Amino acid sequence: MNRDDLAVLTFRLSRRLLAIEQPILDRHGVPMWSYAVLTALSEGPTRSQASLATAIGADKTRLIPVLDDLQRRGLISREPDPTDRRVRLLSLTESGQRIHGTIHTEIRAAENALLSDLPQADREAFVRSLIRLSPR
Amino acid sequence: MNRDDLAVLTFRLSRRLLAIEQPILDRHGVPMWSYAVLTALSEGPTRSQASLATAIGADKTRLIPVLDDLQRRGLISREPDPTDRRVRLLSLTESGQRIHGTIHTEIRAAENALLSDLPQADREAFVRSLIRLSPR
DNA sequence: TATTGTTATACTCTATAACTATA
DNA sequence: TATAGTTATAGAGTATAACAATA
Repeated sequence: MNRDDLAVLTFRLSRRLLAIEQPILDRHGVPMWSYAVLTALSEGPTRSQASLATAIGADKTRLIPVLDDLQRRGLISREPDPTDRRVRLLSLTESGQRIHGTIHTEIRAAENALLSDLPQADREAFVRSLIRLSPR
Repeated sequence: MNRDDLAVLTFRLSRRLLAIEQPILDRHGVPMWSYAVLTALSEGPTRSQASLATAIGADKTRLIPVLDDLQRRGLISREPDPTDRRVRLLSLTESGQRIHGTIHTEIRAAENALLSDLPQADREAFVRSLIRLSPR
């Protein structure tokens, strides 16, 4: 079969998904990296900003303004660890949990709409394979 | 099932594929955008640089240095259209065809190695779905 | 006047290195 | 002295706007 390279196809889909999500994020005033942080913290609190940075594949320096903004808006809690005051303990506030849940639900709905183009068997195989091919 | 967003998974795979291809491209001294141009032209000559740019999802201005380099290395032909001298006719030289073929073969081999992690049925469904979900 | 290609410039994103505070 | 976080700066990549040639 004469198809494009996998990298091209994947890159194209990646851009398409981003374009689908952007309006949702815009509507909630949450930039993509902020959403990535909310998602990471929704799985549990994090000790140290550096570990959060590597967890979401970002640089620790470019996380700072993101965390500043989330904190200013009351979406995360960010306090020095009493046992080692160099470290910041990060977690979602109630408000942060709520906004993450809302956005996440909307994004999933949009993604499912996209996937509904596929026959069910392919859809399942696609998601399963994607998970397998994209380890952290 | 509790999985990451599709956008995250796709982005992760995209980066992984890029990391796999980079050493191959480096070995041949061909940057990614140059390879994109070679690939586009391997499907046939192009009339006008602007149409080539949109075809590969690039900006026409950032194509210029790419084309300059490919031309200097004798991999593409780039001549004014005699019927409209504003337009440049672009095509691969023999040398350009050869290097594209070599790189393309190596990249496909690397991609197939990656896909071989998957059971055959999933592999086929994955590629089929990816093509369907990433229209130009 | 409109269009193709080119150049120059500005802007965004990201990474590097230096600095502060805690240990 | 070493580490977490922060700030300042520089670099790459990209897009915007002005320009030259041709129609």
